[in-house]
Amino acid sequence: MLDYIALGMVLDKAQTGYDIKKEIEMGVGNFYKASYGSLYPALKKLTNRGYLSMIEQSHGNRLKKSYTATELGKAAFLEWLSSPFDVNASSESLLARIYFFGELPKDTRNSLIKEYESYVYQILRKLQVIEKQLSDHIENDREYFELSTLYLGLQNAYNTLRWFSHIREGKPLKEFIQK
Amino acid sequence: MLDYIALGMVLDKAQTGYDIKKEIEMGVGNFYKASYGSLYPALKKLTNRGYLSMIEQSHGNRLKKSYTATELGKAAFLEWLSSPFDVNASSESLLARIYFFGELPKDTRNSLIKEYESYVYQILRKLQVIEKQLSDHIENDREYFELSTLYLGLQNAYNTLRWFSHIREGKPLKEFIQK
DNA sequence: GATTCCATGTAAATGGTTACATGATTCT
DNA sequence: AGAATCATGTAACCATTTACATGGAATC
Repeated sequence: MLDYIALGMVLDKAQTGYDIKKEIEMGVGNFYKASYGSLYPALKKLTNRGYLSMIEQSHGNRLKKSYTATELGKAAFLEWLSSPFDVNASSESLLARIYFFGELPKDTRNSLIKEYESYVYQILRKLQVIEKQLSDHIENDREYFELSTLYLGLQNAYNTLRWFSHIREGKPLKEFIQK
Repeated sequence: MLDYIALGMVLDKAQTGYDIKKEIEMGVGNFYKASYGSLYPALKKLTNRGYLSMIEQSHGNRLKKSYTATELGKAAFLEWLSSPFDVNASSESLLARIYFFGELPKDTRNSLIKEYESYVYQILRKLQVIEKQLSDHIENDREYFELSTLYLGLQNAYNTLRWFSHIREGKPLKEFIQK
């Protein structure tokens, strides 16, 4: 996933590995972390394979490597971004894709969001089934806390569904928050 | 983390690897997945190190290995469960611990939950700072979708805080859900 | 002058997944 | 009879973290 996130962050501007790390923290850092130990080798690999172009500069006495996506890199990125929903994908990779959805035409991204929605809806129904099986006989603390994480999952599923329809309709983001 | 989850699931009852996998799916499957490729070697390792005891049985013609936590295993589990909050811990490991919080005395778990709360509160404030920096100049789709994931993170943080105080006070779980 | 930030990287270890391999039992 | 479920495990692979290693530039 790091490969695509890095690509997405140098689509239109050249950045150093250090810059990219910063932007990852600010942007997707909420749900995805990258260390230098994974980032620098990834940038090297992507450059070797022709997905990134690299320019080495000497700012003062210091060496700096700036990366930009090549046409090949952009194409690979957009293919990843618009590829159909994969059941085995992590929720982090879904969120990472949505982070970059501004790069996709409205109809493409909206039909992808609808795929995501129906998937989260399936998850929600599975959680509801488990909840029905277990919620009626909470007899001790152990059972209470075991079930508690299920309820957080249920609430997160409801929120995610609300969020999907919110962003699909392009509603103002501030209106999404419900305290 | 798998080690501790497996231990927690055989604290009071003997289970096979297959059973444990099932219980992981039903219980913490919401936020944590384990494959046999990680589970079976983990059970073997925990047995070799004395954290689990194993009984091999022949049910009909089929071999079955049932695992239970030893006293050593229980002690290690409880130490993990009650260990002070670690900033570098993933949210999954926090949730996994809470799943088993019924095993802890009320005051221990409540002070741990309060630690978790203040940590999530810090995350919330960080997200709010980023939001303030970025929310006023959404000029195109790219910026809209980039920010959208931040708002989901904000909403999740609010929910998690509400959830913490909910379970700390032992309120009925059904009352937690806000659609 | 010290601290923080900018900047790059490697090596070893960790913690898994995926695919493969096997076969009995139970349900329909 | 066939499908689904129960049941165990290995080997190769993968992505990533952690710790290490270095040093210049800017700020206080």
